[in-house]
Amino acid sequence: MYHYEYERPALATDCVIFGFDGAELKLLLLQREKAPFRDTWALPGGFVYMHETTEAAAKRILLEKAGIRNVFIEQLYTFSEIDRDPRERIVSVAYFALVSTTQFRLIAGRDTIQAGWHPISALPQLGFDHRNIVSLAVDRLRGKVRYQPVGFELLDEKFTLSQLQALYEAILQNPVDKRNFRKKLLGMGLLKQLDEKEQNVPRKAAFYYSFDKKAYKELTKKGFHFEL
Amino acid sequence: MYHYEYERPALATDCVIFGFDGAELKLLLLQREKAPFRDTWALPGGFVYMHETTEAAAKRILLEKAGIRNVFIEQLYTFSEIDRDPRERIVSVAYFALVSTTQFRLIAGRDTIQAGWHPISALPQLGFDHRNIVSLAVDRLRGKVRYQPVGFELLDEKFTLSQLQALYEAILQNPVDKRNFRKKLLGMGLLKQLDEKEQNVPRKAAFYYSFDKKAYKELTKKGFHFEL
DNA sequence: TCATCAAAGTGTATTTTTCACACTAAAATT
DNA sequence: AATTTTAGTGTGAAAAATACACTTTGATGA
Repeated sequence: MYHYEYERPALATDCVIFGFDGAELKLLLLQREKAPFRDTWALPGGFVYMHETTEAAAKRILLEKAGIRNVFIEQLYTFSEIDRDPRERIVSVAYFALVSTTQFRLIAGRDTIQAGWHPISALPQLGFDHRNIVSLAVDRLRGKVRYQPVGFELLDEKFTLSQLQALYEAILQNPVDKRNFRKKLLGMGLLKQLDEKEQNVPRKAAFYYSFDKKAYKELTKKGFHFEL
Repeated sequence: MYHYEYERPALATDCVIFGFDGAELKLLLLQREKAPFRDTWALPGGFVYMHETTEAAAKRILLEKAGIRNVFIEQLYTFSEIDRDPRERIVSVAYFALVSTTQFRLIAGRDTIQAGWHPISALPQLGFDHRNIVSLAVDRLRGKVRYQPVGFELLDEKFTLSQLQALYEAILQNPVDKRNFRKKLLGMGLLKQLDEKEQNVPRKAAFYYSFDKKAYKELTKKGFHFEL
């Protein structure tokens, strides 16, 4: 019958969690309480149990280690370099998640000194091969955001067009023309204008919008392709 | 110190190998000699050894099971459904490869009855969750081919513009205007026209071209983005 | 050798999309 | 009442995408 090697790599998952605070794209990192890489920042991660899929493991870790649940999550890449973990051979299936920073109060779970948001433009040193993982995740997000309406996952349920524009500018790292941006986005028919405006802002108050998932599904069925 | 579950999933890899015969997009499948799924067609696959990365394992399997070496290969996705293999828990890191069908004489490796190219429009029943894997690979190829010059990997070193066009039509499943296609492709400056034409064809002979990898790298550095 | 067949190769006009650009309106603050 | 700050809005020019048809060439076979 079948033969396989007696020894097996351990299987783990690491999560790249993106957030947006209105100005900058941020990453959720944990400061490690234990060796290896004690005191160093790293991605939330952990082993995949025998009875769960890698995606279930990633979701569990999001919750256990950062108190985050019910967010956009997608598989990123599987990292399998032999020495990526100094303890033993660990293959890691990395996921990335998109979160509204305002939506969760961060918790520091087991074995972590603190949890914190770090701007991707100024990350601390990271343990393991997490710099590589992050770098791939950022590339992927930059690519994805242009042809899939995932940016909304980083904002609150309701948002102004200016917030949305600031988000795209932060991710794509280049300025966007206000009028052209609004024309294109509104033209797609994916945004519902709400009967509600900003409150108590020292300027003209902007209307809130929300992303119309139903309309998106309908349009997609008809062959519509989102593209920024 | 660290604790992990005593039992670990086995780690394997499966390879989706695309080929193109001038008219249709094809998939390399192996007919299994042993249970489970005896006599059924399936993707070439195998376990990942303790001392090799998943990519190295995929390349080894390409060679051992199909006699294919030195081709374009890229990680596709990691499949981890609990029951995807009836024997035991096996997590599989899937890869996809692009091959010129004329370049290799297929071999049937250990435990396989035969190896064969199957048009993606008429695949046989597949074992395990390989139908899912293939389906994701096809989607990925369709997406990728539009914004990365990977199509060339499916053709011989030298090819005619008509062959290239036929390839894109086969992958994208829609007809392309000859003049516009040539205008765009040649305009990119990625194709070198060779001093050589087709021989013994019962019609006007077409020039051969080759993909200019060096030019592509140069252009990419300057911010060029391939897009069909 | 002449006619036939099949695909190679080539340019222009139209439509669509993208891009650049500047002022008035509204809400809070002083 | 004046100031500050961002919201909201349209047009014209440039670039890109699309639609479209005939002549050339090489082998085949009558």
